Amino acid sequence: MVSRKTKYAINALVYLARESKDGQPIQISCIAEKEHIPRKFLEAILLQLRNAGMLNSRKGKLGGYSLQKSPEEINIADVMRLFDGPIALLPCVAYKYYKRCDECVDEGTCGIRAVFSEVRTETVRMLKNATLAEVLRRSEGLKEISLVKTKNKKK
Amino acid sequence: MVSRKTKYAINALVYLARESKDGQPIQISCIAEKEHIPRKFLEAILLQLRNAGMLNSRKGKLGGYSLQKSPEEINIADVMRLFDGPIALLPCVAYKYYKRCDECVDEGTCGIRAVFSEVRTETVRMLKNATLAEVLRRSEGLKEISLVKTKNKKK
DNA sequence: ATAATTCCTATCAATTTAGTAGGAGTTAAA
DNA sequence: TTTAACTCCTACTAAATTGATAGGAATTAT
Repeated sequence: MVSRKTKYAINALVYLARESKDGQPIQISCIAEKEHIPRKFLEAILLQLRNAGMLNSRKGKLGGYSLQKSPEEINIADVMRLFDGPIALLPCVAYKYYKRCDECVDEGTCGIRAVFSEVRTETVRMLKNATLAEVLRRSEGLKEISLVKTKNKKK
Repeated sequence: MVSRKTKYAINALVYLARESKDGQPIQISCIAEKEHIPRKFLEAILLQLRNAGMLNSRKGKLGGYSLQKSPEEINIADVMRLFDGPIALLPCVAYKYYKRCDECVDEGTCGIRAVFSEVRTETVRMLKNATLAEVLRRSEGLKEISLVKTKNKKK
């Protein structure tokens, strides 16, 4: 499972991608309220996203956060890695956090490893494609579908 | 990441599938030694696998564990669910452990959910296909490849 | 009987998670 | 130039989870 931190981070980023088209900074407390995230907790999360180069911040009155990169350039894989570490389910198939399995006898002929390697490759591919822009597109698509459904019900 | 418990469980099951063709029980201490798993810890793991219907046990002298189902019928997805719970990365896309996201406004139009739903579907598909028999087949395949490689090196 | 095994309950230390608290530093505007 | 509204930063904490260990009861082949 993804941690709450990661989930909050993704929600905050999607919120920023949707609400701040002009690049105007949006305040922590605003995001916290709209996305139901504890304010102080979100504070730390946004700071980390800024330090990772995904967000810009402006201090002082009228300060806040805005996207540093375009919504096409920010993807869920990177956010997950930032907060939860490796996406791989075994250390020995991780890409950016590789570590040998302590108890493993021969990594090269490990059938379990082969399975988890495939899972990792596919998962990373999907999560890399899941940019903020893509998430918004999907959300729009789903809204249309639900609109059609309610229309049909009224008939 | 998968827990150590799950990793140990998979290794123990693969060991049993490979070494106990005749269905003769194999002792905890034997598996523990060969697979580098703390004995007492493995004890609890095997018990849980038995209670889940994957293993048979025989008590007393010459007792031990054997597979209850065929290696084609035991898959990694089920083992992971047994020890680590849901395979899904978000509670709201879990199949056997579904739970609404506390902070979610509208599940039906959530773009994030759509992404993680796809990831879950693909992951479960791969892990369901990863039966003990399949893991052994892959392992054999890898052994052949590494044999060819060493042959070529010698030339 | 006894030796070797599984079965079962309880306990524990370390780590991770999901926050909270308090205040220093910065900036726009009155 | 004061002040209100922000971000930035460090430290702390309670609860849950993980990865075990300890000790002995129950069972079975010899």
